[in-house]
Amino acid sequence: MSSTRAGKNNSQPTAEACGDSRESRAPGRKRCPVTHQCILDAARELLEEIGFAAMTIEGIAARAGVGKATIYRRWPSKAGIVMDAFLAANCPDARFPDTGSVREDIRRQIRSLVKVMNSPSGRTIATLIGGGQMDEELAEAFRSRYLAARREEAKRVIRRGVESGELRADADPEVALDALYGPVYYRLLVGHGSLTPKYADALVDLVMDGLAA
Amino acid sequence: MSSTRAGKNNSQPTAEACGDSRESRAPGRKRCPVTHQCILDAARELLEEIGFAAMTIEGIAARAGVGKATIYRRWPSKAGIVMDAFLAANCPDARFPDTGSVREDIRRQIRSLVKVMNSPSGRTIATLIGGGQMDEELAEAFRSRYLAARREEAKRVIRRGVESGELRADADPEVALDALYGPVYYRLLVGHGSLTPKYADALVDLVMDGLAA
Amino acid sequence: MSSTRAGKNNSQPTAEACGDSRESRAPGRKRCPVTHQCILDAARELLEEIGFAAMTIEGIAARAGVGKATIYRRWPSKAGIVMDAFLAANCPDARFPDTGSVREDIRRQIRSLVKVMNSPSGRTIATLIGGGQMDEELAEAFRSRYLAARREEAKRVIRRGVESGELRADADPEVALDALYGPVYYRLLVGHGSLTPKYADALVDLVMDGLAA
Amino acid sequence: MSSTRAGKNNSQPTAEACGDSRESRAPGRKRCPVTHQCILDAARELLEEIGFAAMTIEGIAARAGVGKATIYRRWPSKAGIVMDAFLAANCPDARFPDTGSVREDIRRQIRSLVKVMNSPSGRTIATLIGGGQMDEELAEAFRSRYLAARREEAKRVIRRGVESGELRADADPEVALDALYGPVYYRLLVGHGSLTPKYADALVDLVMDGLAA
DNA sequence: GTATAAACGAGACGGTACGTCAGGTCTTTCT
DNA sequence: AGAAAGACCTGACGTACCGTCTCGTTTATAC
Repeated sequence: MSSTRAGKNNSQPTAEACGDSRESRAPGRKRCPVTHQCILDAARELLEEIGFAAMTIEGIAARAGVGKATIYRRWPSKAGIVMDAFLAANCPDARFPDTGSVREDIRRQIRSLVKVMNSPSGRTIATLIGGGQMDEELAEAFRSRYLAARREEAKRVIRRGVESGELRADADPEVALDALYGPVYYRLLVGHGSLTPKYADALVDLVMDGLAA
Repeated sequence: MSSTRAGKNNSQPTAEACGDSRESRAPGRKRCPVTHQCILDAARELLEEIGFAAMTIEGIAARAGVGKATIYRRWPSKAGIVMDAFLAANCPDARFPDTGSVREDIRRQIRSLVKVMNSPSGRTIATLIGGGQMDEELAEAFRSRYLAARREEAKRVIRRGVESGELRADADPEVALDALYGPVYYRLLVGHGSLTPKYADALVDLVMDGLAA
Repeated sequence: MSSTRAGKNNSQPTAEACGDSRESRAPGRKRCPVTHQCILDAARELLEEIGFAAMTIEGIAARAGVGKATIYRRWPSKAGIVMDAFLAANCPDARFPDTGSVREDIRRQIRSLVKVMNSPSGRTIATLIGGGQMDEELAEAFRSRYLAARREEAKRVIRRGVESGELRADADPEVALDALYGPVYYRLLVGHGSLTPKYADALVDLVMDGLAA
Repeated sequence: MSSTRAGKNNSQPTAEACGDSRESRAPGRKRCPVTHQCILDAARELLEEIGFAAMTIEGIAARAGVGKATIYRRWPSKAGIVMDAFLAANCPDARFPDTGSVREDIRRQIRSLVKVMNSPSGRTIATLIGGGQMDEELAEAFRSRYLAARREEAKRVIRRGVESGELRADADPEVALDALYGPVYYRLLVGHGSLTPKYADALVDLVMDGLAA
């Protein structure tokens, strides 16, 4: 439990710069960034340990050593906290390789995705999508704050393949992406089969054959 | 609200045959099948109206006009009730056409699936898979009681295509199925794009091109 | 802490008669009288220990080993519980002596009242009247369930004195009672002077002189 | 609502005299007397509107347009504020008449007291005494800052009656005062009867008969 | 028939968590 | 240094459900 705090919050952030434009600024105590991080840490830990549904605000507050009201002041819903916690821990990622062969780039990307899906992060993603079924706010946050950038990056790769003539000219990138990613998420969420590198390869071969010029 | 009951349960099950082997049989009142149906109806309605997570056993009991204990006596968990309710309403389905062309059979099937996914049943399926992320029991029930038969049927079609030479001999039916169904479930669950007949066609064309001999 | 309970409530009240008229009876489990008593005991203890204002429903529930909802199901307010608790512990009381002399009867009664007011019961009464300033429900309960019977009894004594000629014929019993009891409650509540037997005697002498024929 | 302030406290005390001797003086901003009055006004209004128990420091601060800390800096407890607020509004009072007849002086005084008790001030007094049951500080403040002077004045009248021979020589002023005031406070606090001029007269007659020489 | 036994609607029960509110303290910025 | 604003931890509020447990009644065999 890395984020347990002693009790009293004597953090005193020691004058973090806050390069503020010289326009008054509202009075009042600032929100403590240490507290913020403690809450996110607690949320992430609980998400991995017991899952989205079993988490409680009370539990997050207790583990973070924080009052419930402090959480409610900062986030409107459990989904919000969890999304922030997930993103804070999973941002640095998504870089596509560029080997010259689009098929090879994508194979490596899907293999890497499969590996992530088998890690705790994968369970978290599944939990977030699951939670999104009853919480449109969470679903939207997941799409716009996690998925969008990754899809954009992947679409660029598909377009690169089309331009280089490696992929057929009439390929629809949206459909192509779904054909590649959809099956991985499908197995992640439904659990009817395992996510192995072999599966990644077979999937990529099948879809890329369909996409090839 | 079709299942609302007057209050008192005056069902008197009218001697349902139950062709049982003539070996003693325990005494005591039998479980009323009308009650059973009322609970399933109430559960299905609530599932569509407010979703799996927001449902409560208490709410189901109230709407069904039934005591909570009656529900706990019959099902061990919310997941169980909901799965039974879903299956009772969605069994008659899954028949594949047989047009002579496997690609055409599959196109029709995926189009039909897309249509289902856009109906309330689609939301229910999404809700069930979503609930399955925090309830392995529900996930397992969904796989074995809903999905398995459908995948088996679809696999038969793929194999038929392989045998007829329409599809390449080394095609892995499991991967093929995921490539076809995965993207549809992906869009259903993540909601980043709409499920249209056009999408179904583009998807089937892409995957079947990859599968073609 | 006399009322602490082991945990599970296995009381089973053993079929108390309930000589009920034969008119249906509401369904459902009956409210456990043991639980009832535990709550009252806890409330009375807390009232004496920390006072009405500092008491919390949560605290009562915890000490009684009872869920909060159980309390809210039975009483609408803290005042109600406390009043019931007070009455359950303080009912057997109020008997006036009958020495032949009304003045002597009253002296003994006021002396006895003064003694009560110096005991924990006195503090409880003060707390109840104090609480009644912000809770009309509590005030009304105190008047009708505690005070009324005592005043009625005392009024009877005054009337007896009038009839016997010991007291003047035009004495208003209500005013007489207030003149006797008011000062005692005044000191109890305001605390500007002590409540001693000597004070009781002086008070009774003064008022009875005013009342004498 | 006379004391509501726009929000920002732009009072700028306009050089209140503060005839201070020019001897050093502590540094820093002076406590704004306007702020002080705003808080007392807010407290008094709330006391009359919702009573002592329902009042909150937060509510007083909000209505006064003042920070909570400003209140905590000046008063140690809710009781303190309320007492100050009450006294600020109710000081000018207590003058006894002098008609030559002590009985008549007292009758007028009790009649006047009864009238006050029927006004909002009466409810406030009841509230203060009620609050004093759980807050000895408040009780003590009420006795020393409100009651003491009034009792002193009344005692003087009693003594005057003794000296003039109108009252019996062995009358104990403390008991006499309680016999006169006690019943009024009793009805005020318990509410079992109304406080009318007629009641005042009957009470004074009864007690003064007991006190008469 | 008459036990015996289970199912049933109702609802009490000890709990846990909800989201809100106020308490009293502390920090920040402005005056 | 005082004041307004507001973050912060604490803890109680009253409500909603949880899953279990009586209640008294209604059906069913089994003796």
